[in-house]
Amino acid sequence: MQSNDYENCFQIINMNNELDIFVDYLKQHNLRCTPQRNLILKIFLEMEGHVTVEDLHKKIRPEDPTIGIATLYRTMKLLIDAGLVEMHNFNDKTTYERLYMVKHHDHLICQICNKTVEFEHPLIEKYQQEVCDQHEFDLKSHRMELIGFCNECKK
Amino acid sequence: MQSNDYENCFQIINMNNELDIFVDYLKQHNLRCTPQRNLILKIFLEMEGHVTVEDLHKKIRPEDPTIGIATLYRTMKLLIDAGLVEMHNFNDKTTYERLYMVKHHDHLICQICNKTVEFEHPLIEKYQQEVCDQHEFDLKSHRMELIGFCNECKK
DNA sequence: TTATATATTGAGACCCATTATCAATATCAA
DNA sequence: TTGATATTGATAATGGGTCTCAATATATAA
Ligand SMILES: [Mn+2]
Ligand SMILES: [Mn+2]
Ligand SMILES: [Zn+2]
Ligand SMILES: [Zn+2]
Repeated sequence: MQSNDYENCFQIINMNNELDIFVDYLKQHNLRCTPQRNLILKIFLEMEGHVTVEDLHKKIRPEDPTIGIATLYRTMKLLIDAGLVEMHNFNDKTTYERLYMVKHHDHLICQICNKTVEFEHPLIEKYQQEVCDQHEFDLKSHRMELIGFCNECKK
Repeated sequence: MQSNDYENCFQIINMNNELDIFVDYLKQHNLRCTPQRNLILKIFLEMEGHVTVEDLHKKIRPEDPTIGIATLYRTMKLLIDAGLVEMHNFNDKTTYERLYMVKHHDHLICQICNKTVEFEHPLIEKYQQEVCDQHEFDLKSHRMELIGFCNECKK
């Protein structure tokens, strides 16, 4: 075990929640830890599911009415880069979803009522990797959305 | 075989190319067959792969410099509704791709150079249907994009 | 602590793909 | 040919997202 292994070890032990990871990410990239960034992450983590910037802005205003919309966009981008958040674009609407420590899943999307159902299918994931291997692609992420009518709307 | 089966049969026989389908779609929806719409479809079909509105506009100008950009957007939407075209949104760029009489495929997308590789995997398609069946979803379409580094860019 | 370099912020201007408006024109069925 | 109505292109408007910039906050070294 070499010195940077010790460091990695130390990091892993302490990286048991999103705030730690975010702070660590900021440090590693020579970015600064600010109350705005912390607050945005805190509020975001209190929200469930697929969150729009507008949702987030509304929820944050009571705690800090001065926070600017640009800072929201900037911070969400950082959270994505830090691997904590993923961005969706269902039905032409941008939403953000917690990613870290949450089981990966894909989405069924109803094109009538916009309801989404989350699922995961290990074999699909496996074959996705196979396809990438065949094409010598280094798979980093994927997007899979199954679009149709939900059980309510298909009636 | 009942009378509407005859009709269906008749339609299928005559729907052997995109123009016929488009004309039929227009008729069925009380929309009008115009030179602009026909030209847009014709030029689009002459183009390969993933086409942007800008590409299409450039290619059309020589044949009809008066055609408006709004008509392009409007017509592409009709072609999608007619089932002839599908819209993509890779790397935040909107493109259109021929759909009818072309084998279905999904995409590998390089996030460095934007190269796309087309593939299809019958088992993935099968499991997608299974997932939908389990959730009583009526699957109409899907989007699957595998994102990463292509063989060139991963070096 | 203080000083310094530099990263961050919020306001508002800006961008740009797409859509809405509207008066003139084209289509099509009668 | 006519008349109802769908379509068109020019252009204005929309809206999510980004950029700019001067004021401020943070981190680090002394
Ligand atoms: Mn989800
Ligand atoms: Mn393709
Ligand atoms: Zn539904
Ligand atoms: Zn590449």
